[in-house]
Amino acid sequence: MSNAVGYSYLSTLNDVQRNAVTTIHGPVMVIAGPGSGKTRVLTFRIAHLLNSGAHPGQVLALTFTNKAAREMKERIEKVAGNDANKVWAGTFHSLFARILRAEAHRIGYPNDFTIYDSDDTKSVLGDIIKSMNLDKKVYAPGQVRARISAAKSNLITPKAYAANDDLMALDRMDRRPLIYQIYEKYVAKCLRAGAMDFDDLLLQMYKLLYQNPDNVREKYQRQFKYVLVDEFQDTNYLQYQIIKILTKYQGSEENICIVGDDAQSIYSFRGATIENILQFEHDYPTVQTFKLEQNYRSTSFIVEAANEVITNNKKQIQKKIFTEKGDGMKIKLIKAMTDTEEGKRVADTIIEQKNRFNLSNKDFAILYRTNGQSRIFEEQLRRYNIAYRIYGGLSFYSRKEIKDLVSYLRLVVNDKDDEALKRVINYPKRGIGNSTIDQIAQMADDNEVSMWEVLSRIEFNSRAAKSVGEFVGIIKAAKAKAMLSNAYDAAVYIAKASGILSELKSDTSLEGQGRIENLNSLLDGIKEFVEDDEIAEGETTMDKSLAAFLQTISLMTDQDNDAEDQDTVTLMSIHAAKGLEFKSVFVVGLEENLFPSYQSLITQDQVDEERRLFYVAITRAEEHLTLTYANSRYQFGNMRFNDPSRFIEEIGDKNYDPLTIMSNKASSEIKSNPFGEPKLLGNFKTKALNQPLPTVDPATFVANKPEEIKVGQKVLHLKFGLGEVKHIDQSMIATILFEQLADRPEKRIVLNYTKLQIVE
DNA sequence: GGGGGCTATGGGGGG
DNA sequence: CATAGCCCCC
Repeated sequence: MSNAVGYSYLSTLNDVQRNAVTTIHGPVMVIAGPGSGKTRVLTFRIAHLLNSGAHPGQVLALTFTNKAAREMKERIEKVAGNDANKVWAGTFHSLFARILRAEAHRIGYPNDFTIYDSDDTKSVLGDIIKSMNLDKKVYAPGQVRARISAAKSNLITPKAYAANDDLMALDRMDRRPLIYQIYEKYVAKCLRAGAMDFDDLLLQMYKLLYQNPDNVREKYQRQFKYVLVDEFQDTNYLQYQIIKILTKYQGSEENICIVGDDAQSIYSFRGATIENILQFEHDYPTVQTFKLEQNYRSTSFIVEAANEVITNNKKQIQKKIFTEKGDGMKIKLIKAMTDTEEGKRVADTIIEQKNRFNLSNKDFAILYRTNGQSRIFEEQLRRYNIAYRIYGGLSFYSRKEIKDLVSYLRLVVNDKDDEALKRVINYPKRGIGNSTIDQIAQMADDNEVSMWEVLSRIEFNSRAAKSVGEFVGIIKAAKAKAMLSNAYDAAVYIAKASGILSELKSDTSLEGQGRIENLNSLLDGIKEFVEDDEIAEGETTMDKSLAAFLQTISLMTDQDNDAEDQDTVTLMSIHAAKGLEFKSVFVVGLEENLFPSYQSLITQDQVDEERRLFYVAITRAEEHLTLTYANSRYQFGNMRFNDPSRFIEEIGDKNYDPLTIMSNKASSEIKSNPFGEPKLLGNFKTKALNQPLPTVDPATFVANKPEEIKVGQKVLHLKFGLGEVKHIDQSMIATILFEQLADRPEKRIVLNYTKLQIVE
């Protein structure tokens, strides 16, 4: 083994960093504060492994986000050159998906399995819940999904779930005692559809290694001699078990390096557990630990603020982050009356800072708690002609027109994919309605086959028979085409043959044109994929099939495309911003019920996690940090008043720009709610305070017949209160002015559907 | 049985 | 504000 000191890149590291990089034998744990050079340590470590004789294909580097993976790959390339793209660096989900695409047949799945996204999952669960005649309100698919996801993340099978007293008691308390049955049916249905959800990418990987068909476990244990895990604090139990199988076995060198920071643990909602860090020291007793405490990113007031905030969390690994970058600027606080004003003031401040500090757009980030907050900032930035880019939110691949074509592609690749089939069987409209679809689904269920099998085998007598035949023909032709050509040619064929293209072209509206553009950029993306000539490690042929393409896109979320080097302001959720840094950062929407989120206010643990999220947010800033909040904002369609976030106080006055405190923080002590009513505590059903719900007593309410309603009458509506009928058109649609509705008093009411009581 | 239009409902973060 | 569900009409 070569002597590390000879490598020039090592001289750019501090002592602790260097030790973390050069300790390449045995388990290593790096506790890395924000801005402490964590990514440098990881990438230099990989470079160092390669320089010390490791083959790039032996290195497995696991991250959580595509962004982090991409950045890591780029940086490895800088240090290690071309070998970089042979390193197995990527997200847990994408790397495991890649392995499963080679191995899934060993555990009963097709190698061309479909990846179900959360919409698919919810739709499957919805069907199951319906078929069991359960109430969709009680068994909300989203919540059922969360329970199942948690079970999978903790390696609890449906059987084990049913046998687990705690889980069952909890479900009984929630009046959802049958979740275990839904879970069981869901697993069976996915298997039958040849589909894996996001949790399955981990779970089936675990199964593959655990059940060890054809000694596949040894194969990967041997291959991945060096394992690195980024953001280890965000791993869940299942992920940790997989890591353990890969690195802890008879004769293992246990060359595993985990990097993490307990203070930045922000993913417990998807099962991440801080226990893993504690357990790690127990499972790998020879572990060598390195603490990176020097922050190279931010100036002093920012670092101090972060330190102060985090002391409010009792449970944490002791460390003191420090910086030598000087005091820098104090933190600004902006109080706005409304969410619109908040957007405007942020845009103003960006312009001001650009001029004063000679910054460009790309130096700025606006970070928010929920993606829904982005709209207002977009509008304001557009007004000032400031280029921006939004990450996350409704991603490209979740647009309707994209999902439609992708569903066709999915069905062509895997005809057992019932979710895809249901989406496209009657799109574009070809006369196959719900009852026919229900019938097919029922038959498929009864015979435990896929819907496609029902379609392609059974003659239909119904009116829809001809249309069904047509549909089957389209898909069969497309399947044949896909066998013979690459993904791009196949996709173009399907876009035409399915009728999607002509359907979209017939819509000449502005949105319609946008949809065609989107569809074209999907096709461009496929073309790019086909023409990309980079070959991944472990693959002997270039896989340009539709199946390969579908797999890559199903794991993408943010617009992962190009535009990296453009000069744009970044708008993203705080979760998405983890690991990134900007000269000037705005953390916006600092209000109780928003940040911390109203859903987090129930337990201390959840508030603590929100606080860690805040910690992550403010430590993204290098030189300028601005916190903003609004007295009132539109939330869920209503004006809401929230108090300033508790986090604002926790930073400590000495870190604030005193001018901004005087004008903002002090005045915020005046209660923001002009009505003096109790503040909204996390119940989104509560109506806005300046617009109290009209009270109509249902007990005394007597509805009149629709034909009795006449123009000019005063009428009562159960929800909207008192109104005056302004107009009734031929189709019995009445325009009624409801005096108690402040924002949009005029409503168009279909008389036949609505109960109205004539008052005078 | 299928299509269109209205209303009611629910609403976090990400792979 | 988007989607699901419902109702009427064809």
